[in-house]
Amino acid sequence: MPLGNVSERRHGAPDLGVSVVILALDKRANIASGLGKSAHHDDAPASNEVGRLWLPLVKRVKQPYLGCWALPGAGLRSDISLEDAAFTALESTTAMHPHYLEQLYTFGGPARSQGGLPMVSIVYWALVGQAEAETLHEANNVQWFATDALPEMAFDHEAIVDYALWRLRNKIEYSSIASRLVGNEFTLAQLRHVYEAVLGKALDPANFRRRMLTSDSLQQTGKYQAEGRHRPAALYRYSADTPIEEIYEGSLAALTSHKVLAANTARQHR
Amino acid sequence: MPLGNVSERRHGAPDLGVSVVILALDKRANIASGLGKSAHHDDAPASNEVGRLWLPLVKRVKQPYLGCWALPGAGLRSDISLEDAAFTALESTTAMHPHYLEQLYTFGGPARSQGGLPMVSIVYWALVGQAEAETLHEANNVQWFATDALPEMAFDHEAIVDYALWRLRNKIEYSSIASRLVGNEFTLAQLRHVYEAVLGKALDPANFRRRMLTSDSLQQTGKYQAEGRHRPAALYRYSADTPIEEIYEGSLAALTSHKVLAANTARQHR
DNA sequence: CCAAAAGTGTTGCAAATACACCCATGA
DNA sequence: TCATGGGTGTATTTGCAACACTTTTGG
Repeated sequence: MPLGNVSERRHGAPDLGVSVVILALDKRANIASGLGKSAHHDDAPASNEVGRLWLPLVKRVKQPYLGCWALPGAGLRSDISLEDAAFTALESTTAMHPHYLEQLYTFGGPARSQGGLPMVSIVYWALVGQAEAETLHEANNVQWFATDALPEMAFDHEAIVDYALWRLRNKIEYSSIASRLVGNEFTLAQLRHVYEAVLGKALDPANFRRRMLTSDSLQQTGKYQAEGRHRPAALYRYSADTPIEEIYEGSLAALTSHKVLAANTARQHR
Repeated sequence: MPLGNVSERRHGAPDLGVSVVILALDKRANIASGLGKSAHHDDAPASNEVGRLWLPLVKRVKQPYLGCWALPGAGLRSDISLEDAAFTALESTTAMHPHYLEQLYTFGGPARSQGGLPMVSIVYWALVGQAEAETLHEANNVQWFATDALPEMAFDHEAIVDYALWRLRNKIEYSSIASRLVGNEFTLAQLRHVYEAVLGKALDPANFRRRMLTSDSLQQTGKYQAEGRHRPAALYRYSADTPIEEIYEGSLAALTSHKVLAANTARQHR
C-alpha cells in the first residue's frame, strides 16, 4: 500500500550508481609528510593516543534523508570503466586523488531504497595520503568525520563504511596497502602508527620492527630522522610497489588500478 | 569510428544483469553421498588422482559470441534483492539449488562489451553439493565443464571463472565453506578429497585430520563407514553451520544468505 | 646525567610440517 | 596373511608475542 508511485517501476531495472568510501589518517598517525600541528577539524587527539581514521561525507540536499550525510557518489555512464567512474566521483566531490582504489561490494535490492527509487550502488573504497587529505577545503556540504564518531547517515551507508573498515583492517595484515597511507619515506615508528590507527590498538614496537624487516618489503634509504630528544630513526621506503597484492588479488589484478597508478606516477610516485 | 550504432548510448546508463559461477565436485572428490561410479560427462578421473571442480555453462544462441559458452545469468529486476536475482538465475537455468551463494565482483566498463551494448554484470559464485549436481540434465545448451579444461568462452567470462576459483581456494582456508561441498555426514578422507580438489594438490592425511579436529568445527556422529579392505572410518558432521564465516564476513553477514539458508533448511539442512 | 625512543636478544608458546609407527579390516 | 587406509605419536621448524636489555640522541 505505501510506495504507490514506485510500484510501476517494480519490474524494471533499478538505477545504477557508484559511491566511494574515502579513508585517510589524521596527523598523529602519520607525521612523516606533515609539518603543522593541528589535525583535521581541530580535533587533534592527545599525542599519546593512537591516531584515527577519517572520511569525507557529503550532506544530502534532497529527499530522502535530506540533511543526512552520505558517501560521495555519482550516476554511472557506460563510456568509462567502473573504476574510472569511482575515481571521477571521488575527484569531482572532493578534488582529491586516491593512492589506492578498489571495489568493495555492490549493494542493491528493494530493502535499501525505503521510499525512494530502487537503487543499485557499486561501492569502491579509497585511501588518500596525508598531504592529499589536506587539500580538501571543508565546505558546508562536505566535511571530514572520524570513523569512530559518525553522524546520522543516509540509506545503509553506515553499514557500508563499517564493511570498508573491516576490509582495510584485514587487508593491512597481508598486503602492502599501508604504503598508500604513509609518505614515500618513513620511520618504522611512523609506519607503526598507521597500523595502530587502522587496527585501533597499540602494537609492540620491537615485534613490529622485526615483522616489517623480515617481510623484505622495506628497504633502508640510508637517511635518518631526528624527532625528539632521543636517538634518530632510520628512514625506509617500500621496495617494490604492491608486490604482495598482486599475488593475492590473483587474476583480478589485470583488471584494475590502471587509473590510480597513472595518477600516482604522474604526481611523482605518490 | 567503429561502434557507430552504439555511440548514441555512450553516455547513458549501461544494462545491468547478474551472472553466476556455479561450482561442484566430481565423484572422486566426494564419495560421501554418491553411489554410482561414473562422474559427470563420463570423464571420471583415475581413482588415485585428486578430484576436479566442474561448472555448468550455457551455450549462447545470440550474437555476439554466438555458439560460445557463457555463465548462466539474467537481467536484473528491482523488486528482488541481488542475491535473490542470482539465486533465481541459477535456478531457472539449471534447476539446481545452491548450498552457498556469495557475491564475487561487479564487472563493467566499455572494454568488456566488444561490439555489443554496454553491460554491467554483478557476478555471484555458488557451491552445489554432489546430489544436487546430479539433478542437472545436460541438454544441448547447458553442460558441465571441468574448470581445468574450459571451452571457448564468451566475453570475459573465463577471467571471471578464474577469479571465482581463486576466491574459493582462499576461502576454504579460513572458513567452513567446505561443508557446502560434502554431504551431511562424511569421513575425514572424504573431506580431505574436497580440500585436495579445490587446492589442486595432495594433503598429508595425518596433519589434515589434526587440523580439522583441533578447529572444533566437526563433531563425531558415532557411526562408521567401511569403504574397502581396510579399517572403517568415523563419520563426522559440521557442528554449527557457518560459525567461522560470520566472524570473517564482518558487518556484511547480516546482509546476505537469507534465501540460501532458507532453501537449505527447507531441504533438511542440506 | 637522564628521559625517551631506537634497536637487539632471549624465551616461550602455538601451529604447521614431515614422517615413523600402530590399528583394524576385508579379501 | 597382508595390503590398505584409519588413526596416533613425535621431532623439527616457524612465526609470533612478551619483555628485558642495550644504544644513541637532545636537553
